[in-house]
Amino acid sequence: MTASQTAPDTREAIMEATFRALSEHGYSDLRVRDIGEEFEKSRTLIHYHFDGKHDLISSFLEYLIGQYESQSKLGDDENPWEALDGRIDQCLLGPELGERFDHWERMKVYHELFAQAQHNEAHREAFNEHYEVIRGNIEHVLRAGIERGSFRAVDVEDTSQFITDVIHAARARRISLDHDDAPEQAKRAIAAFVYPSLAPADAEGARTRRPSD
Amino acid sequence: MTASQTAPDTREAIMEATFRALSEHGYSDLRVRDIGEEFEKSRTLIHYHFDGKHDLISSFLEYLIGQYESQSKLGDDENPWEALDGRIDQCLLGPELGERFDHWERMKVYHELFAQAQHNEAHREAFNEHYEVIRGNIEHVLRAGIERGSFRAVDVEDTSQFITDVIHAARARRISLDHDDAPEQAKRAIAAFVYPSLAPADAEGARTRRPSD
DNA sequence: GTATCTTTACCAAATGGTCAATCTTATCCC
DNA sequence: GGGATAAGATTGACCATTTGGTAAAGATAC
Repeated sequence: MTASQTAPDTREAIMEATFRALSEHGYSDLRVRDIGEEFEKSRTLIHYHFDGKHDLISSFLEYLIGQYESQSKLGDDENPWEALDGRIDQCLLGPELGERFDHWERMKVYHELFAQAQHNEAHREAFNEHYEVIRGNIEHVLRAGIERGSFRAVDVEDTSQFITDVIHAARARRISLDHDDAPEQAKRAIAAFVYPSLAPADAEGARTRRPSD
Repeated sequence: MTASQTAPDTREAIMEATFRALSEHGYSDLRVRDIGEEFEKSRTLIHYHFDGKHDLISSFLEYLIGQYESQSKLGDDENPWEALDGRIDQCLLGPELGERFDHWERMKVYHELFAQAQHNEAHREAFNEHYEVIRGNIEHVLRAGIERGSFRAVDVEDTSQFITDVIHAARARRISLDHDDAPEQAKRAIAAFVYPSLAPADAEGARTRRPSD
């Protein structure tokens, strides 16, 4: 980060311009000029606020991940099945429909930078941390559900990892292959393949058990 | 394709040089010059055999996918459980260890171009076709197993799709996040979450049922 | 000799980045 | 309060280098 205590709005505006440019041109064809065009002020101002393209992209990654994580705070005092569904929906469909129309635009950019991470140690680390947060969120929901007796005592690590993987695959498929129904398919698949192992056999758990769909 | 009936070795050499360059520099930093450096002959020869960078990359994608698909022919007269395991292993670990040491190098390049597909209609189509082949292979194995009575009569489309997704997620995780154990985890997860729904309850199927691991 | 293949020298455009000049804003002294 | 002043923010002109691509001259095989 090239910090600049004053004018944080400008930095933020540059971040948003970067998002738009990245969204439109893709990472490999991203020129600083493209960002400049999405930015109301002068292009060279970018160079004043960031130490070159590399620093800009790194900062943007932090910004993108930070945004994603700050939006993914959910209350967890609900019915465990609903909590789990909620988390999965949020990952697959975005936050409460309506608020953010650009959820998939963000996802596209995220996904592209994610693939790019194989060539950048620092980015890889950032994504690893973030990935662990997402998986941890799901693990948390599972753990809470098990404590309540709504879920069977499965291996929360394996299960959360698996769900996270499926979510990521569906997103990748939707984005790279244009499979618009991939998220819905993934939801159904998780319900079909994962939920059974979560559902307890006893009546106690069945009481808070969600209807199959 | 910019066809050239003669000198197909040169074209192939360029494809391999492209692979190496892509592997080393990544798509976004790939210069025609980098390919030239991996290529024994002159750099400009590339421009003689291909109509510019774009055509070169497109041809390379065909080449890469073609290679992948030609290597993935397996006999299917084995035990269905072994056939399924074999297919999954092949996707996750590569063909019989030893032969191709660069399996993951190829995968990395594949994965990167895959992410890139969101920006290129033609590439997206190529990947869609290829994706369908991979999924179709698994569907085929499932269908054969069901006919033999080794598998329960599950929805082969949903199940194959799901397995394919999990495989892709594990590869992505291994490549982008450096999770070396992702493929093994995915194998275990498929065994834990998918195999149960495949295993028939009756003794007939159990006879050819694989031991859990 | 001629058609395919290969190389060398070269180029125009694109691109990340700099620099000095200008505009804004906060600070200080009276 | 008001003007001098310094510090930060912003701009437009400019540049060195990189990069994809070309044209014409050599090879090489048939």
